[in-house]
Amino acid sequence: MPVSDQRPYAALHAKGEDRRQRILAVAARHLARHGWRTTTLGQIARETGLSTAGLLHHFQSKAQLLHAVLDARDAYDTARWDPSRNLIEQLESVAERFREAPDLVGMFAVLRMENIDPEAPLHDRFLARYRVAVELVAELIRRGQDEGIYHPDVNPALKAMEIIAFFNGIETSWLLDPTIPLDEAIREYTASLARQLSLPRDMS
Amino acid sequence: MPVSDQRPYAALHAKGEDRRQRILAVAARHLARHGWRTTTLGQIARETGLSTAGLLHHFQSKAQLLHAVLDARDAYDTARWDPSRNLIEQLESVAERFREAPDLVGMFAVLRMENIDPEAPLHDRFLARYRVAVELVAELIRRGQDEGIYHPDVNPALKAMEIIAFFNGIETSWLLDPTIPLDEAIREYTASLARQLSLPRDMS
DNA sequence: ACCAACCTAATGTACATTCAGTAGGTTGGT
DNA sequence: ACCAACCTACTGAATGTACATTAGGTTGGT
Repeated sequence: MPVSDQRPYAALHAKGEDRRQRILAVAARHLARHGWRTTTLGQIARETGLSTAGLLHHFQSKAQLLHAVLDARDAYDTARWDPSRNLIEQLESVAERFREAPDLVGMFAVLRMENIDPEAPLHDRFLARYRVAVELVAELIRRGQDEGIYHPDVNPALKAMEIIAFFNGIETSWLLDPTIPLDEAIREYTASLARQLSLPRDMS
Repeated sequence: MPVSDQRPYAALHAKGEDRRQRILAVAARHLARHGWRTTTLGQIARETGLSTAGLLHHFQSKAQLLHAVLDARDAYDTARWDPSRNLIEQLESVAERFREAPDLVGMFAVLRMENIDPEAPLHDRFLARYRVAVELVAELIRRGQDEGIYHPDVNPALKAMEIIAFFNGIETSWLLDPTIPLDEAIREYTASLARQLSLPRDMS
């Protein structure tokens, strides 16, 4: 059970649970735009139609609210992970996710940057997550190689790092400049990736 | 002349100028780790051996100090841009820069994230810089195509976006986890990039 | 009657910025 | 060589503001 579920009441009351969800959504949006430090409880509260104290009835502290939003993103990702898909299919679904839940996606990217310092409260959480992501992608590459459909010369760990880097990077670009052709950029990349992976490279 | 050069005195006094430079270096390191909001003038001042008020003698406000550090990074980048190099050479020099001035590089990435919001004070500066970077890379690709050494099928604008995304992304990964093999990852990427660009693609 | 769901009004803290002052250096006139 | 006027380079102590958090209530559903 995630830390953030330590609320003082059971979720029996529909109204409270509803409000809780609204708070989470508003918080995600604000965190995506302003990050953790700059976002104030007052802003989130006002936008949810509450006083600051009212908000703190649902989440005992700002820190706990943060964890709750992160747990929501984790849950979202877990729900959307389909192990039966291959690498390329998996990657192509990322673009959908960008559009489906831009706040959750953006929030994650912003908070990751805010927690780069080893002393930062969420540093370990983001570091662990990064490594899991790389390992997951590397594993998909290895699977393809074992099945004989991907080129064996590719270094799975290195290529996985590259893939994660591209997606984090294009995400950043898109957050900064939402007018860029996100879909095309992703398709272009996955296409050239598929080319690298699938065939013996006779050139160079 | 950059905004941040509007200091109240000419730079005739060596001691003051020296202190100024030290403040900038300390500030860059702090900004790279903690970002703008979380960094306090007190921290920078203490580490430079000054009181907060003493620091504000050199830079009239926190905002002006920020701009001064950014100007320093711009100057650094401009000094290192060599238009005679081709795309791949240019990209390979990025890794050097990571190691040569990690604080400046990291600071930039952190601040970019902090200014994703269109209302953020530095948003326009970072957006403009992003677009220039993409255009610069796209132009290098076009040049290679015109010279007949790069494959004409590659869409320069799209590929440039991808390249920028990869570098921003691998930078983020490296900041989060300095143990990753940065050089190898970059070499791996530039190598496969060179392969894509240089030869007719007969496969698929 | 009880408890979730709020509220208003403190409280305390962390900052950036301002203020008034001190010490030492530089400069131009004599 | 001297000195008055004016700098730069600071300092410690306010000042003001923006928050997070707490305390102590009220209300309405069950």
